[in-house]
Amino acid sequence: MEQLILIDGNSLLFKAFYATGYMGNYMINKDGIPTNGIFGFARMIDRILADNPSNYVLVAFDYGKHTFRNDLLDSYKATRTKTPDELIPQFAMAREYLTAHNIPYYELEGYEGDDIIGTLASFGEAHNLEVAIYTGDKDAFQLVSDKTTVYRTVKGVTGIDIYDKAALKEKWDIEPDQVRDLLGLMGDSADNIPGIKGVGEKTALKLIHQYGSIEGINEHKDEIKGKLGEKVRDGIDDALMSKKVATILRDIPMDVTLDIAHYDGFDFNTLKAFYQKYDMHSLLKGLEINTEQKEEKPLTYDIVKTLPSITKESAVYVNIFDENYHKSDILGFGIYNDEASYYISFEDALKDDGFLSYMKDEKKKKDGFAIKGAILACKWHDIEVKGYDFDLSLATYVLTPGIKENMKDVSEYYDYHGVRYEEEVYGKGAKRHVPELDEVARDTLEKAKAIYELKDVAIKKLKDEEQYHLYEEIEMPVTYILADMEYQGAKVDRDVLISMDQQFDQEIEELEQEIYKLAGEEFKISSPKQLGDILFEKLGLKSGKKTKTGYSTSQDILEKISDQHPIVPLVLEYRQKTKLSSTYLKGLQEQIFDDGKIHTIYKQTLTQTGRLSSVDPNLQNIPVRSEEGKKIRKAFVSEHGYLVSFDYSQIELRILAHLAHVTRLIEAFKAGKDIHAHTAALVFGVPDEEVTSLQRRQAKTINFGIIYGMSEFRLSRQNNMTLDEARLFIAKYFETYPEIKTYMDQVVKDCEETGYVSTVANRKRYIPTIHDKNFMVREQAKRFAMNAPIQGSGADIMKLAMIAVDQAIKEHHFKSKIILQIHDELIFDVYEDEVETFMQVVKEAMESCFKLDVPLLVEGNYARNWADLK
DNA sequence: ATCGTCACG
DNA sequence: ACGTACGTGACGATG
Repeated sequence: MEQLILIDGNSLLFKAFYATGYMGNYMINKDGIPTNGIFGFARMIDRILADNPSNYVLVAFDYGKHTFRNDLLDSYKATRTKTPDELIPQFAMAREYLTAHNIPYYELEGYEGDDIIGTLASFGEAHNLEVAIYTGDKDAFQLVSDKTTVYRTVKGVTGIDIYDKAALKEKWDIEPDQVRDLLGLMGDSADNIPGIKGVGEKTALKLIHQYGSIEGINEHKDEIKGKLGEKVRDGIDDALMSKKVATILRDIPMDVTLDIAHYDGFDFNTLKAFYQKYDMHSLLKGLEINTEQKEEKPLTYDIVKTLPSITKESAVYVNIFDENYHKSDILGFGIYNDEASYYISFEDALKDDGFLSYMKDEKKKKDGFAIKGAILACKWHDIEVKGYDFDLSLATYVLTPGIKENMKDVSEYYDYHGVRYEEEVYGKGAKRHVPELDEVARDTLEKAKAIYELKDVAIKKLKDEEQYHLYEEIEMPVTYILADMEYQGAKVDRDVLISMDQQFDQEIEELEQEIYKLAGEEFKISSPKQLGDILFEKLGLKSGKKTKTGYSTSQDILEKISDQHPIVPLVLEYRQKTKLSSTYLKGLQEQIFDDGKIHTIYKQTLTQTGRLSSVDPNLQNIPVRSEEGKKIRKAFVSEHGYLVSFDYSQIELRILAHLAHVTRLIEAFKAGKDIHAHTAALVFGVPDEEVTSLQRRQAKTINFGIIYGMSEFRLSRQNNMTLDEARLFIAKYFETYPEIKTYMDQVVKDCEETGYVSTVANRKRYIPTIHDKNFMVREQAKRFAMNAPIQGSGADIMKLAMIAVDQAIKEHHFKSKIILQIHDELIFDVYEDEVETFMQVVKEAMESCFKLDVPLLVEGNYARNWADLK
């Protein structure tokens, strides 16, 4: 269906003005003309048109001070503060902008923009158009219908709320027509419409739900009891009149034809001249980038055996076949810029000196996607790569960490459609295969082209969002450091794993037999279903049944019933041993490369918070908590002397203290106190040295819980308290650290307004479900909002630490290397003769890489293997 | 492919 | 009145 876009010019301009000109900081162009309102206005309209290509667009303005509404209500808009002097000239500029953009606008003496929009919306609906109304006022909600949607700007010019019939139903449970009744009852202080005194949104909705309309209320006004009845009877005439004032006219005297809204695009140079005249450089740049992108060229490419000379910065896409780039074949390479487009197969590339020297030439700048994998895949095949200075995958992850890692979804984020999903080209699962040469070449060049086309858009967006620093100064350097760590690898003593494994297999076998004996039959112990049947049916143990599919047999359930039957502790032991055996003893052995090392892959664009994750294998979850599991760490040994570890002490609590300005926490950290014991002392009102170990444990639980947004329920369970005790405990905790409550409330509020939360390095996490209608989903969103700035800032600081340490290692010419990162801990392989200075230098680098209001404390150790660290 | 479970920070 | 802590990855069982 064709779309008719109707925009409330006055409303948008006012919003834009106040959103960008707060506290008197007006943007001024070189002639001293304030341009902040028009800037936001233009940005918004550019955005609307970019998102909704349509041939029918019209901007409506108010005209004249006097309308029929003033006749109905003398005081209409009487309390409005005078339009600021800085805004007045911008009304004319708005019209000038629209003219330069070829966008039609309309105004009519004696009517407001709303009435023009109402009239055109009716016309559009009658002509079977889909109507989209953009405004900042809620009056327009009355125009919503099956064909008409209202897009309301919120939070200045960046956010938009969508209102259709379902949204009105959900928000207020009313029909569009009843919006007038709602406004009539509530009144509107901005327009000085009285409504009924003492009736706000909640009461108004109650009345509407009961009587349908103001007229309906009028008929039944004598039935309404109590104080509300009095208010209604006093105010009903005002309400009836207010409703008329709030009613948007839908048939004002204007010659309506589709022609008056006809829009068929803008002339590049005219619009450019306008932006230049008013010094709107960022809009100009956006215009240039967008127009360039629209003239998308069809993809052509040459399949070559030797690479011709490349003179310009180019996108270089390395087509890696397997997920694991440490072991993968490379199919070929795509090199693309606006005058070159080549595919060269891996076999040809290896023989081509021109290609090889191009790849290792640092001065030949290259743009890529997931360059860590590209560089390492090449390195394993003895192809040296230098000169990558842009990574579309990393850039997009910084902009929106929720993005999937594949290139199709990334390019769709920028509305670029020239890339296909991996499985469309190569198939998935068992059907995965290498298609014919031309198909591989096409896929490779599609991707190279996308990188090339999207680079500038991504960089501009990063700058607009003030995230360029995070991308360029943090994520990019880290990607190179990770590449080194992965290639370096972690040395493993296979014999340790083998001998442990043999012992475990024997113990598991014995446990199995004992369990069968106690159960009276053989069954698959590792099947939760079969185990559940045995424990809870056959043996009749008491269950806290949980899962959808049957009984829960999870650890915490089994621990609760472990004294009910001797089989239960055996099952727990069996679980632990089989877990250690299958995941670590056997699993890790399969991952050892011929060089005797494990080369993990750090995913840098996966988590929602900015942390890394480690796969193939995961070296961030090697056992440590149980003594038995910890022995696995004996297999991780130093290659050149010692393993050294440094970990941040209490980094997340320190970050919380900093972000929330928690005076007493900050003091405690500065004084180097045991933070959990000190918290217990404050909460329980005893001197530090009299805190019992139970009190300390309870304080520790809440200190951690607070970081996750823990509930009273969870705390009571965790600490074996009643719910009331937990409530009291939390209340005392917030009394002790009052700033934490203020901070958490503020974070949630900010998230509700902006849709995201951010970290110390301006990493953002978007949480759209903060407005979800489902209570549970919304509560979860709040916990995300409270946790993400803390966990994410921790991730930021660790990345800065890695950069600082890397720098220090280079400056001191250490031969030692970073091997592993485990969220708040770094592990190094250190040469024997370097250990002493290394320990000092790294500690200093990690503690000084970021300044918080509390000190960062780093604890270091060294040993011959990982188990003996700490 | 999905679930339940359990390893880590 | 709804359910109950944040972020991950890997394994075996099962459909």
